[in-house]
Amino acid sequence: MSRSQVSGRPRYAVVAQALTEDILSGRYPVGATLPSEHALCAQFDISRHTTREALRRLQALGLVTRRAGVGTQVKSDHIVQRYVQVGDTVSDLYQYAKDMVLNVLEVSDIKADAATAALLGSEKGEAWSQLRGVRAMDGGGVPVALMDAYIIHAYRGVLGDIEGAGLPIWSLIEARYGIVPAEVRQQISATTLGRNEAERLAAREGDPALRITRHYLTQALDVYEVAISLYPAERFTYSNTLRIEQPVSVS
Amino acid sequence: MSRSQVSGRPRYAVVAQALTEDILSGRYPVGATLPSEHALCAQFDISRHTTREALRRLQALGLVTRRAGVGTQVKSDHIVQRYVQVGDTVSDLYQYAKDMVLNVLEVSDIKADAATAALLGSEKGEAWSQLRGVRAMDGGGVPVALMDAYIIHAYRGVLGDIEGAGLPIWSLIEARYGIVPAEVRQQISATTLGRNEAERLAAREGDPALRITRHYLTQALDVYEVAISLYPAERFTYSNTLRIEQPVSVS
DNA sequence: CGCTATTTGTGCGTATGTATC
DNA sequence: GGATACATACGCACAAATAGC
Repeated sequence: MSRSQVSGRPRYAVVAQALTEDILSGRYPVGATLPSEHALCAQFDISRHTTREALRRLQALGLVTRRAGVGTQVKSDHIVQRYVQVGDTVSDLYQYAKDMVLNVLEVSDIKADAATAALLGSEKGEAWSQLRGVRAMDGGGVPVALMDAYIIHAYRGVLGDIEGAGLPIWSLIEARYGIVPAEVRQQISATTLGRNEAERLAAREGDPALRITRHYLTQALDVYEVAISLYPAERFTYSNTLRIEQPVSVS
Repeated sequence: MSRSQVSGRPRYAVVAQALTEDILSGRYPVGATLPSEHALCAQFDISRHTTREALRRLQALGLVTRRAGVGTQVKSDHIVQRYVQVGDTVSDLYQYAKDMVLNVLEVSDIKADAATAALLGSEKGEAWSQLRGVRAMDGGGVPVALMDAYIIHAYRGVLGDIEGAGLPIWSLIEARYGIVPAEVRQQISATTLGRNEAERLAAREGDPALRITRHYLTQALDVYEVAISLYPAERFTYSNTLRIEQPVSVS
């Protein structure tokens, strides 16, 4: 390192910073290919090792993707300040469901009509299985939530695993088919209980309730499970925590 | 690589996998120090480069930390499947608030009594400023939310910036004091509107509503702002998306 | 289709700097 | 100061993936 260490900072950091600025400023727009490692070595007069360390930083920042035979391409022109959800992650949902038991009330096979397809975010006419059930604390007693779940036909095999299982449906699908959700979309809204719902939840008609709809998507962003849960207000609060993810520094 | 490529997998991957299993199985418990790079080179008969690449993977998985002069220490004995919140991050809240205007109804300085301190997650007797307001779409018209905000005394200077600002309070604090939330805790529950609330929201008493409480915390995990918003059900749905963060594979 | 050129990936050797005990 | 461990940096060679002819 005695060779030409001028500034106090590592050379790969200097290079990473320079490239980052070039990307943020638009000199290398999204979609563009950065100079090859070889070219960068020449440009900055550094070894391939150092070049790669610099590019590794850009990769960690989510600015570029790298592929053998293709090159280093700009993926994003801004550094996302990433908030990582640390509470209520999917694994926490798992914890939560462990103390609950799902009692199945009704199962049926359906073909999605227009309204259902819109709800599920799928194609009209697709085959799904529908399940209605009640979640309650393990010991029994007061029901906590009413649940409406839709499972795409290919995974209907889990239906038999559900009754009494203290596990969320997506994890049953994972266990049986090895499918892990790549993305989970969640909508939360307030509503009031209708007569039927109140009855099944041992609550009063008109009571406020939280409706949580979750869409589980595959890597290809196809919806394969939808779960709609209805929680009487006093029995459930949704909470989560966002923590800023310290970005990998280029400097 | 012709030198001794037996399996189809990279050697660093084999080593990373082996070390990962040793950590997960408890052979290297949390807090323990892994063998030095030199020792691992000898143990697996690989070069220092390859060793470092393997350790880099463990680092990326959050399993170990590395420090010069100390060594490689086990930080965690389980791989967290990290879900990154891609929608409704703090920057999205910013977008959302841009189209809204906050009309201040009332401002007062308070000292937290026991109940308030519990709500705010702070010490009893601490000095806060309280603000009540209504959020409405820019053009005016129907109010969207009733808001109750608490700002710690040190940042009360932003109170003057709030009226009519199309910005969330935390961003006003950032602009004036340079404080960025390191963590945001959020609770969502369902409720019904009381008479006063309904009146100020131009809604009907007893209508369902979403109550969102957000605690904004500093790096030191001190609460410096709390915002409680009340949204009539039909005017607002909370939605977010969790995306799995592709973990760096060791295999 | 195979061939070639390009680009990144994997792997080794070596030397020196810096942090820690 | 000395010993140890990781960090930074140079060099080289070959493998694998990709694109284009």
